Amino acid sequence: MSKAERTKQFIIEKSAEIINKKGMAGTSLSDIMEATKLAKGGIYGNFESKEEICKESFLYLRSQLAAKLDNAVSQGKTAKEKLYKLLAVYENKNNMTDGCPILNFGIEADDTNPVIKEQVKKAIGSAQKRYTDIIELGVNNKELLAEINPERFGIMAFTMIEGAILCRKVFDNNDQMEVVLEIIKTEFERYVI
Amino acid sequence: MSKAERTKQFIIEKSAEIINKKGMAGTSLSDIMEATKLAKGGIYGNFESKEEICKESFLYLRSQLAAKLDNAVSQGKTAKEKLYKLLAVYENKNNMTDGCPILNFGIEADDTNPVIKEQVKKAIGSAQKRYTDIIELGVNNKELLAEINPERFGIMAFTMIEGAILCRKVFDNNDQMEVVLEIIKTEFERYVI
DNA sequence: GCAAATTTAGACCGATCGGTCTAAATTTGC
DNA sequence: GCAAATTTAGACCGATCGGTCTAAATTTGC
Repeated sequence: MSKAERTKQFIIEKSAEIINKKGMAGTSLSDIMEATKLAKGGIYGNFESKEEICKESFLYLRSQLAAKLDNAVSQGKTAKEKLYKLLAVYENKNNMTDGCPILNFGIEADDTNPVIKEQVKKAIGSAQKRYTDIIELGVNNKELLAEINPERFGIMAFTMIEGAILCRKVFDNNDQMEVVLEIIKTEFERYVI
Repeated sequence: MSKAERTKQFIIEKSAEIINKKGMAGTSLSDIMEATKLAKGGIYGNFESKEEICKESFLYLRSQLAAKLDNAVSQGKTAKEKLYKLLAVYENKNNMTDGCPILNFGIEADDTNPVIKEQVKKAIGSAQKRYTDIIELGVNNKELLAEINPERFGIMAFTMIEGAILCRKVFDNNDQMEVVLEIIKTEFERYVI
C-alpha cells in the first residue's frame, strides 16, 4: 500500500466516524482536517471532493458492519445459533455506538444524494438477505417449519431493529432494543420444529 | 392573530417542509428566504436564530402528524377499528411523503442538538402511547386476551413502522411498509377473543 | 385617517464554506 | 543515497453561511 493509499484509508476512517455522527451536511472540511491533522492539500490530494469522502466513508462503515455481522453469523452452526449470534451484536451497547450507518446515511441521502441512496439500497438488501439466508438454512435443516416466510421474517427483523436503533440513540438506553430482540426471537421460536 | 404571528406561522410551515427533506444542517437561510419570498429582516424579525426555526418546524410537524393520527384513531369505535384506522395512515403513500419527522429529526439531532432530541423523545413516547392506549381499550372491552402486553405491542409497531419508513424512502415504494402493516395486524389478531 | 407601533427590505458584517494551486517536503525505486 | 515521482502544507480564492442593523413600509388602534 503506497503512502497515498494509506493516507486515503486513514482519512476515510477518521471521516467516517464524524460523518456518521454529525451527518454529511453537518460535517465540514475543517472537521475532517482537525480529525486527521492534515491540511487542505493533504486531503484534496487524495479525494476530489467532500462528496467523495462521504461516499467512501459510507462504503467503509457499511463493509465494517457487514463484516462484523457476517462474522457473528458464522459463529453459529444451526439457524438458531446463527440468528442469536447475529442479534447479540445489537444487544451489546458497545457495537454501533454512533448508530447504524444505513439509518444515518439513508435518512440524509434519500432526498439529497442519489449516489449514496443507491448504496444504501444495496446495504438494506444484503442486511435483509442475512436473515432470509438463516431462515432458509433452518428450513433446509428441518429446524424450522417450511411455512415460515423468510422474506417476511427479514423485513420484520430489519425494520424493527432500525426503529430500535433510533430509540436507542434518542433515549440513550437499550431498553427498547432488548424488547425488540426478544420479539424477534419469540417469532423465530414459533416456527422451530 | 397579528401580522407577525401570521408571518411566523407561514415561515414555520414553509421551513418545516424543507427542513424535513433536507435536514437542519442541509437547509440554509437562503433556502428559507426563497421558499417564503421574505428577506433576511422578515425572517429574523420573527425568529432569533435558524435553530429556533428548526425547533419550531419540528414542533409543527410533530403536532400535525399527531393530529392526523389521533383523528384516524378517533374514527374507530373498537380497538381493532382504531388500530386499523391508525395503520391505514401509513398505508397511504400520500401521507408523510417526506418521511416521518420523528425519524428525520431524531437521527440528525441525536448527536448534535439536545433540545430537539428531547422533543423527539416526547414524540416517540406519545406515538407509542397511542398503541398502548388502543390495546388497553381492547383488553378492557374484552376484545383482547388480557395476556397481550400493551407496551411490547407499542414498541413492536412503532419500531417496525419507523424502519419501514426508512425502506419506503430509500426504495421509493411501499412494499416493505405493506408487509410490516400486515405483520402488525396479524400479531394483533392473535390476541383477539 | 392619522400617529404610533410593528414589521420588513436589504445592505452589510465577519466567519466559514468547499475547493485550487504552488512550492516544499517526503517517499519511492534504482 | 540520490534523482524522480509522489504527497502534503498552507496561502489564497470566490461564494455562501448565519446574523445585525437602519431606514422604509405596513399595520394597528383610536
